[in-house]
Amino acid sequence: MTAVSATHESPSRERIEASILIAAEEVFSQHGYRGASLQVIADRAGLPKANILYYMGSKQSLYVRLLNRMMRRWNEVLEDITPESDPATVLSDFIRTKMVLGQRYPEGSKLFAAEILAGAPFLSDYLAGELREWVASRAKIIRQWSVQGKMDAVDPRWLIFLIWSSTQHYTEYSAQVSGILGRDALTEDDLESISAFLEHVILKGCGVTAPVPKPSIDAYGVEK
Amino acid sequence: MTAVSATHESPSRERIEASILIAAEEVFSQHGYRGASLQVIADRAGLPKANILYYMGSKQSLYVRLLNRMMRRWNEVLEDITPESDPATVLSDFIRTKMVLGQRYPEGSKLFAAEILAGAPFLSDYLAGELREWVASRAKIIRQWSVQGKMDAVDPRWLIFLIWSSTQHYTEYSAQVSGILGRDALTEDDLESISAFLEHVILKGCGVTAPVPKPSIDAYGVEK
DNA sequence: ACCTATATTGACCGATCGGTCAGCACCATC
DNA sequence: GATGGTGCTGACCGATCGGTCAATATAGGT
Repeated sequence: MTAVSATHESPSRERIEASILIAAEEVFSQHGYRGASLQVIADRAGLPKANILYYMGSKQSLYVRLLNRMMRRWNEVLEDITPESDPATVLSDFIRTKMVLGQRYPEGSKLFAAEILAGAPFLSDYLAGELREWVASRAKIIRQWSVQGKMDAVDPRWLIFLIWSSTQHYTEYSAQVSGILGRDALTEDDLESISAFLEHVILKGCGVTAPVPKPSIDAYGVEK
Repeated sequence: MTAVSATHESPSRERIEASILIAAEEVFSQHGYRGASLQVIADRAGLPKANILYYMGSKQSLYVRLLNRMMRRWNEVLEDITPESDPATVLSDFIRTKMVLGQRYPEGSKLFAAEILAGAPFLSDYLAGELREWVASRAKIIRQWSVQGKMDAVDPRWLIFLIWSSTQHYTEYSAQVSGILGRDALTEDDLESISAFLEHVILKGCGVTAPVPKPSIDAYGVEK
């Protein structure tokens, strides 16, 4: 290490930690917390097992770190909306942003799904706190849109869940989707086709009428 | 055992096997194949661990048996449709049947989800064979509906995935849903509200116009 | 009462689990 | 070249993993 100070992080350390996080995300997302083993993670990262614990402390702290990183990524794209916003634009952005997020962080999305499947032992506070507040605030605005006649009087909570589930499906069930389509992975054209489909059905299904300026999609960067 | 024959199954044996399957479905669905342990399953079933292996042979054969049982349940409700069928009725039935299935077999649905998350190691043949054929045949009919002007020209595969994902969400992400709603479980009213919402959005979103006779929903029995 | 077949399970197996730790390698400083 | 601090890891720990097996319990047929 350089002589500067104790708190300084050498570039080598950051690189090693990053490779551990990548390997761990793959293994945890496939097999869940209990099903993942440090030995497999270590092998995939090309490091001895003791090295994983040296950098991450414990299996649990490694797992929690991955969860927090994924929630941070999620929060980065939560743009603000107001009752004055155009529902078509907001919902369309929401759908496409979610699709892109799933494609950009497939392992992180699956990690999240496995955590929920296990009963969310590490995320129950987050779900009942931060995330519930987020849903409540958006639901309030969507409800106002309905009152203003900008869209049908649908339950905003079910609408939010619909957008979540229908977009997440293509990353978390990728094994099912590609098995049925007979392809190893979704193409860029598939993603655009799916996004357009969801946009069409959900907006039309909710009676959203306002014109929406066509956004462009980019699998490697969130549009806007 | 009775004197009848070697293939005869005593009622006691059936009862024990059923209790093992119930316990195993709970554990496998929460923690996946690798994360589940026979000891935990045995404890939950109130039996010694060796007894589980006596009845089920191995961890893998127990797991495969659960998967097959779930796929059989799924196949039971796959009704036939034709190009002459009414899209509104068929889609509405499809949505509500899927919702009821998820509520009736929540552990089985989660088991399936965990298997897919793990990359479908035991189900890849089923996905690329039987299920792919099922999707292809339905897609063909839906496409004909579009040609006949009964609905919008949407990609049938994305429509099928939409119905799957949006209905499954409420069983597989029950921990997230109940965490956000601040409730332990969904009520009967919630389920009817969600079904009606999905019916409204998906049918309207696909431009399905024909009148649909209102079906009744019953969480403990599939309607029809 | 005896025999046979099945039901049941405690004890045990080698392998693997998450985690600890002593000790070696390395390197800047004096 | 001796020193001290960090990076690193092979070897090991008790616990638990899936699975085997011998021993015992049970029940029906004769």
